[in-house]
Amino acid sequence: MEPVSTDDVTAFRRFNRYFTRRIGVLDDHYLGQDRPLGEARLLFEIAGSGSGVSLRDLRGRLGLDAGYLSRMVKTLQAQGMIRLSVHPQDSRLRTVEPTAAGRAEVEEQNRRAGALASGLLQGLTPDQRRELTEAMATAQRLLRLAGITVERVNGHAPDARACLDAYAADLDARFPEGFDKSDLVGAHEVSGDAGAFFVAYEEGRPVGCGALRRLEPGVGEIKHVWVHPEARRLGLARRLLDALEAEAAARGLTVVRLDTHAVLTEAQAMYEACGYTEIPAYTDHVYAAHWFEKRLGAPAADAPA
Amino acid sequence: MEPVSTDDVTAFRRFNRYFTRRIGVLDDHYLGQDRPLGEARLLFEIAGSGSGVSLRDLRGRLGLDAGYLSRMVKTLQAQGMIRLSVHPQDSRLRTVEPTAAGRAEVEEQNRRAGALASGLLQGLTPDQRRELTEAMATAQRLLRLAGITVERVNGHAPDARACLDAYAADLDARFPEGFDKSDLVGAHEVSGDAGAFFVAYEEGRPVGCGALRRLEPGVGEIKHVWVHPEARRLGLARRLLDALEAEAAARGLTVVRLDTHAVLTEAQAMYEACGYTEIPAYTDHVYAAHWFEKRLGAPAADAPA
DNA sequence: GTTTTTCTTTGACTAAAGTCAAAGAAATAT
DNA sequence: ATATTTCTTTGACTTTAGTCAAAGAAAAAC
Repeated sequence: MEPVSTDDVTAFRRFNRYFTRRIGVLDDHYLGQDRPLGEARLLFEIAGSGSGVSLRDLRGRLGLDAGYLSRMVKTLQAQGMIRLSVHPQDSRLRTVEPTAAGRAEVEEQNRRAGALASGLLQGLTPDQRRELTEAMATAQRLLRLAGITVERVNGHAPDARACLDAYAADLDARFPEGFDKSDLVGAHEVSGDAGAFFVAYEEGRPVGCGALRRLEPGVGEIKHVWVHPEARRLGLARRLLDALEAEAAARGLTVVRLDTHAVLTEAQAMYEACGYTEIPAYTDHVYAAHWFEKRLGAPAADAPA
Repeated sequence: MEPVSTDDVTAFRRFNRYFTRRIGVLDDHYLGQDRPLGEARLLFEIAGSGSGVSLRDLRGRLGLDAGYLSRMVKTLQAQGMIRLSVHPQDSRLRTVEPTAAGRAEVEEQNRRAGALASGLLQGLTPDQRRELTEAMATAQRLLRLAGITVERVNGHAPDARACLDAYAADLDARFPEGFDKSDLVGAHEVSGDAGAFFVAYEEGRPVGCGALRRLEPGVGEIKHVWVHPEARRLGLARRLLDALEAEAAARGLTVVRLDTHAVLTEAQAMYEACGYTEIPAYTDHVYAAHWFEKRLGAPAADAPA
């Protein structure tokens, strides 16, 4: 929506250039050592992904040509760094896992890279290190957030159902009384005129969702706002909420409501921070302990004057 | 001195990995386009350094083999991207400069990279963009600072004299009455028993200096603390001051003094922040308007309890 | 006024990185 | 049951990246 200022772009690019030149290159250089970079990266990826990855996965992750990968795998195997086996489910696939020697080499690489980083940080006082760590965490958080897209999908879509399953499992673990999957909205309730379903994607993987459903004329209900554990604390829930509210406004709804469970205190705080106010119960939903409402259309309080 | 915590190293490396994977790779990939990466980088470097660089400079900056560089230059020239000429002063050297076509190509690359960055930042609100820009600026500042080393050099060393020359030119421009180079300390005053001279290096280039000189028994004087304009606001002056104070303490001095000019208000603020207190004039130096002193040996006030 | 050093070019390489297509084996779709 | 698709391997390449040494020309050192 808002145009990006040239200053922001310039600052971003300047950091980009500086960082890759100063740090990125160094890391890559040390990663290699006695081994072609491609092989080193491959071994690192294999050792990094627990026990057993399929060649197909590796191909996707590293974006390699099938033939090229096959050959590199062969040389790593010949050197005793990895073990190859046929995939138990699908015998077209090969599964590859690191041997003890392979793991040891990656460990050694990590040790070296750590020493390098340590040497660099040595030049800073503990306070400055803390400042650097914080700045990097902030930058990483915002870069991740910038890369996440929120898309409207059909309620029947596999990604939508996968998110809802994860959401249900999450709640089942957090609610003292558990959570029953049958309480999820049906796919038809969030499709077409009845409602909408949004999925957040990070690098192709679904990492969050949210549903909107028509409650009564002019009033919508927001349900199942969920963020993958690994994508939390990025500000993604707000993005989902924004998307749902925009959708509601586009449908001519003037009010959105929602309910939450007593244990979800962070969620309650977020709703309040986003302009929701607590209202009396509008459902007798078993899990609901708090009910919120927000009037749409009015510009947000923090809009520029 | 202080050991680096594993947490800091881990956070650093995590950011490192994330950033190079997410951003660095992208940028490199787009930089290339229809041209080998090496050539693209070379053209970028040539176009970026105003009009006319010697091959020798390029070789140093990009760390390339002479033969390899020569060949790449030849192909770029054949494509009409650059122009080669003999260096006016030294006819062993070749000077290379971009043609209009070369400049246009680099412009186009920049436009593309800018569009990429812009597209990425689009996913953030203006507030978040500002936050990201600030975090990156902080990270870059600290990374630069971490890479700068402060080394003791002989007062006669070329780097020392180069810094003092730049310092004198700097003061000459800032003092209303100008500054005369003959007021610099002599090399012998900051060598051996008489004193010490420190130079700060960033990637091999001197970017700051500071001198210590014996004033009277037990008392030292700090002089000529200077930081290159492009290395300011990093906290480097404090690092230099620390080094000078440590050297003074190691020599058994208990007090260090210094004087400053009336116009150098930031310097005065820094000295105060570093534990210096204003004292009566101890010299009748023409440029001096404020005199400071610090007692050494006592732990700093901000030391952990 | 030599000798030595510096700088570039050229030839002759090597290793790494990557591409493309054919082919065989296994799973899926029809 | 047959056709189609998916996945890996292999052979046969090409391009990039990079190294090393020899040689010629000019500058700097002695």
